Formats: sequence, structure tokens, C-alpha cells
Amino acid sequence: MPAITLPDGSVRRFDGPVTGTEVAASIGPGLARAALAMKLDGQLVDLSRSIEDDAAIVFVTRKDPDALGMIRHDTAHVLAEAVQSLYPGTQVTIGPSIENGFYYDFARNEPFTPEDFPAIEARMREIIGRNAAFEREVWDRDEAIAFFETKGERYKAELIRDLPGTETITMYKQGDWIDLCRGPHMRGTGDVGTAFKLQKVAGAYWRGDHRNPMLTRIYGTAWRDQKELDAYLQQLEEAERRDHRRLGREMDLFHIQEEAAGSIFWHPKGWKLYRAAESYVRRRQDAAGYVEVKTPQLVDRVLWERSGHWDKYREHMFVAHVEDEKRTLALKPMNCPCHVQIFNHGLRSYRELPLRMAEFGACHRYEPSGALHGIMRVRGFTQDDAHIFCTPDQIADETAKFVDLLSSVYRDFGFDSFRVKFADRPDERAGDDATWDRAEGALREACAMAGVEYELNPGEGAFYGPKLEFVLRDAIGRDWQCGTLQVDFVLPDRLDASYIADDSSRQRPVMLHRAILGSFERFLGILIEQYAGRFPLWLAPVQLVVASIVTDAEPYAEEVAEAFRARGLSVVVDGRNEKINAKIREHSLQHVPIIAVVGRKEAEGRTVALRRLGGQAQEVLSLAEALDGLALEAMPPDIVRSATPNR
RNA sequence: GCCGACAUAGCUCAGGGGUAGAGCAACUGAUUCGUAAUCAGUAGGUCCUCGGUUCAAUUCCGAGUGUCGGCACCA
Repeated sequence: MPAITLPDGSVRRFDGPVTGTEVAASIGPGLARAALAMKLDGQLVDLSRSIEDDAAIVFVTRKDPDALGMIRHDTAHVLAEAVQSLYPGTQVTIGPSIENGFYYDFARNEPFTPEDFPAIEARMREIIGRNAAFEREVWDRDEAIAFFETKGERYKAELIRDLPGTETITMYKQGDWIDLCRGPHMRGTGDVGTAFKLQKVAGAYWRGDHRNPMLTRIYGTAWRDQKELDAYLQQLEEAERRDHRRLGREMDLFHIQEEAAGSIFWHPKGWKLYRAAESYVRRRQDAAGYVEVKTPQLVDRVLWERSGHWDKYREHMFVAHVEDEKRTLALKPMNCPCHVQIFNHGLRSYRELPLRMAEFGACHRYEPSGALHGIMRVRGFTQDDAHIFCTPDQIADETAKFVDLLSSVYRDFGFDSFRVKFADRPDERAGDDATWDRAEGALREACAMAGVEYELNPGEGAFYGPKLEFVLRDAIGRDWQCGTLQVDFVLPDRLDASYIADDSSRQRPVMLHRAILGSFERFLGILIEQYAGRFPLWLAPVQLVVASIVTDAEPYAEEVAEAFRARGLSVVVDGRNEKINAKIREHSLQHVPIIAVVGRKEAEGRTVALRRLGGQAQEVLSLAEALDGLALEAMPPDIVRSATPNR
């Protein structure tokens, strides 16, 4: 005698078990048509599920947020059926919904190509047109294994074998096609709709493990309707336009070439941007009580052996040999062991702690070829690195200070939000469990104190300690770890760092490894995409173009440019024999923030006509006014703040 | 590193077993023009590298390198 509570609080009573479909029908034909699934006491289930006890249900229709995931999951099933009917012998594995779409991993000797997509999509439309109901069946575990094994579906059989014994084995049927699936699904294949598109093929290791065979993955996207799909596809195109690799070429910021794969040639404009970011971070760190150092590029392997890096990362290190040296030198892949050398040079007192040692440290790592990505993932990069040597009870305070600094820096660069992940102990690690308990505990406590909200990233910590990862997202939707804070009790021990405590005893400091931008290369890549090349004035590599209209105005144009340069702006004069329209167009396409147009009028009146990127309006100012105004506007945000203490 | 695709002028791209083409950019000349493309002309290539097949390879085949999309990796 189930009593069903609906979202409006009303209760409907039924004489016996009912399905969601029946409940919806009892409420009205409109709902019966619209309901795709239901939330049964908060859990998303099939509409056909029978309800035997009192329950609260919420119907899920196409406009609900939950519907999207179901549409995508169901589309993946339809894809799998289509592929198996077109390419017999292909084994199915898994096919989840993901952000913006879905994928399905297939095992087949011959890989798919995008040329196969039209045929597959056509077959998918047929399957959707048939609108076969998704039927849920509970199977016996051994029967299910035997079923898939006879069909030659060894991946599915393996999946079932590895499911915990308590798990109910459910199968979903859509017409003649049947698949192992946890569900839930919508009513039938017709509910998928037509707003889907196969996007790309890719290799993917079975169960994400590189020791396993590689499967062929087909990625697709699916939406509620064509309008949503079109909007998404358009968004992808726009993302492509702001790809840092494209903008880097178009704006002449940097290039990468074969002879130095994974290393960046910074061009004058790119380097200007780089230096603006570097100077800014240096000022912020100076102000935050850091001392800056510079340590060697080439360091004897014995130091890396002591630190533990040689053992764990040898194959990712660039090693240098010279004819008459017996030593093996390695290009530093990180700065921490070098910083400990400076810390160890002389006797340290507890009075010096916390000692915040910063370095714009150029590092090299032999990254796997497939990992390289524009300037975001490279083999030669520079970290805005620092190590804070402190006592255990300073960890929380230093963490809070660091998070404050990082948030403020990110805000100044235009990132108002970012994600924080807490990565705890990995399987392969240095240090005993007690040390890890201590380090993780300290970091957790520090987060609580600093009010940092994070998601857990289990097992992803550094080998010497747990870490906070500060994650930013690029234009194409990929997440990148930029900032980090790592608590380390291990390295100080391995490299024998110590200080004299207030009771004259010798103590080990704790090291906090931290970076705000992470690497300049990666951060600038994301920054380029964040602004789509249209940088705020303080970061723009060319801040002002003075464009002359007629040759007569050129001497004045040069004078204007000189005057702005004297105020610290980066200025280019465009005195070419081109129409002003052409000049405006070209510099606008180059994303120059401000164009000062000067013709006879301006030369005579000693004014400038300013035109801002993205606008059509022009603002005519006296040269003196313009100089003051733009000089102020071009100030980095931290300098603006220090000049105006009330802000 | 693994799976797949791709590599032709500075850029975007077309082409195809008989040593290559467009648009934009560049250069030269004319034009001196008021807020997103002035006109005309000129020049520009180891068709990624190495090997193989062939009378002949930039084109077909193989290997390598790099890039791109994923996966794995990321101190």
C-alpha cells in the first residue's frame, strides 16, 4: 500500500506496487509524456521501477539537470549497439557520460576513423527511430559471466568478475541488444533525441592502466535539443580561436621548433608579457617577506640521490657529461634540494623561521613526448618556486598566508575562481606512515584555519608529502594545476637540514614547497586564453600604437610616442603609408588595447584621439591629460594599491 | 611512452607518379587618405628527414622526427 509523496507535498496512495510510469499517468497525460525517469527517495531510477513501499518521488523531465547525464549515457548505449551491428566482432567495454558528452571504449583489431562516423551516426538514428524500450533485468552473476563469455565479450565478463559480491548484476535491453549496466536509463532509445554528434576517436588503456591493452574510444557530445548542440559546437569554435598556440603565433609571442621540442622561443612581445608577470610576482613576494635566490642549473647526481629524486625520476632527468669530468651532472628538475643547500650553509636559528626562500627557477624535465602541449606542458620551464622553512606549529599560519597571497595574485590576473584539490599520500612514497599522518593532519588543519574548501584527490600527493593543488581551466576546458603547496617532513631529513631551537637543541625544520603560478609557461598559456589575447593594459606587450593619418603628422606621432615611453608605456608608432582604416584593423586584430590616432588636427592642437580595443568611440584628449591618464591606467594592480592605501 | 591523424610559401590551405598553386602577409611603385582591408606590380618552395619501389617520387611503401586529438605520466 505505498503512499507516494510528490514534490508539492501532496500524497497519493496506491493499492499495490506501482511503477513510476503509472504514478505519472495518474497525475496527468502531460507528465506521463514528459517524465523520463524519477528520483525515488533522492535516488535516480528508471521510470519503470516498481515502488512497493512509501516513498517520495520527483519526476525527471528533459529540462531537469539530471536529464542531460541520462541523455548522454543513453546515447553511449545507442552508439555501442550501432557499432556492434556495423562491425561484428567488436567488443564493448564501458561507456559513461562525461562533461558535455559521452564516450564508449571498444575493443577491435582495426581502429575506427572519423570516416566511419557518418555510417555509425546513421545507424544510431535508426536505433533511436525504433524507440526500443530500455528494459532492466537482474541477472545471476555466474550466468551473466557465462553469457558474455560465450559471446566473446571478455571485457564485460571481467567487469562482472571484479564487481563486489554484494553488487546486483543488472542488464539493460534495448530491442535485441543487451548490455551490462548499472543504469538508470530513460524510457527508450527514442528519448535520446537527435541532438548528438560523434566527435573524435582516441586510444585509451583498458581500465586506465598503461599495462593493459589499448582500446579505441569514440567521443561524442549530446544535448537536449539542436539549439543546445549548436551552441556547444559554436562554443568549441570560439575556444579554438582563443587557443594560446594560435594566439601565440598570431600575436607573435613565441614559437616552438623541432630542434628544441618542449622548449619555448619567446619573441620580444611574448617576453614582455613574461617579464610583466615576473616583475609582478617578484614585487608581491618581496612584499610578503620572501627572500630571492638563484641556484645552479647543473648539479651532481649525488645530490639527487640524497634527495631521492634520482631513484624515482632518473629517467625524466636530463643528464650532462663532459669528457674530462668523472661526475654525472643533471639539469635540475626542481629547486628544492638546492634551496636546502643554501639553508644548510651556516647555522640557522629558530629566530630566522619561517624562512621563505624564493627562486624563479629554470627547470628541465624529460616529459613523455605525448604529454607535450603548446607552452602548457613543456620540458624547459621556470617555476615561481619558493620553500618555506618553518617549525611544525608555523605550518597553519604559513599556509593561510600563502593561500591569501595566491588568491590575491590570481584575482589580479583576472581569475576570480579556482579549484583546490587536496592530494594525499601516494602508494609509492618516502617517509613512514606516522610522518604522513603528521603532514596530512597539519595540512588539513591549516586548510580549516585558512578557510580553504577543497575536494579530495586521493593518492596524488608528491612522494615526500601531501599537497594542495590550485587548478585553473584553459579555453578548451582542460584543467591545469598551477599553484601548489606541499608539506614536506622528508626532504629536510634526507638532506639534513636543521636549526637551533630556543632550548639550544638541534631541530629539523619543515619545508613547505609552494608555487603560485606554477610555471610561467603554463600560467601565461592559460592567461593568454583567459583574455583571448586582449590583455589588460598592465600586461599588454604593446600598450599603445600611435597611428598617423598623414605624413605631415609623423613628427608629432614620434613625439607622442616618446612622451608615452618616457612614462613607461610600451609604444609602437605606425607611420606606414596606409589608410587609417587599415592601421586600425591590423592593430585591433593584434589586440592592441589602445590606438592613438594623430592627424593634422591633433598635431596642431597637441591632442591625441584615443580608440580603445573593442569600441568605436574615440576620446580626444590633450597630450598631457592622455599621458597622466594612461600612465595611471597602465600601472600593475599591486602598485595601484600601494599608491592608494585606502583601496 | 601507447593508439590514431597530420606535415606543401611567413600564415591559412588547394593539388597530384613527369621537380607545384591560391588568398593573406612581404617587397617595389603610385596614392596623403579621419577610425576594422587603396590600387598596381614583383619576388617567394630541399613539398619535414632518411631509405625503398620506379625510367621518373613532393605524390606510392617503410623508418625516423615533430605537431595535433586522446590515454598513460606530471617531483
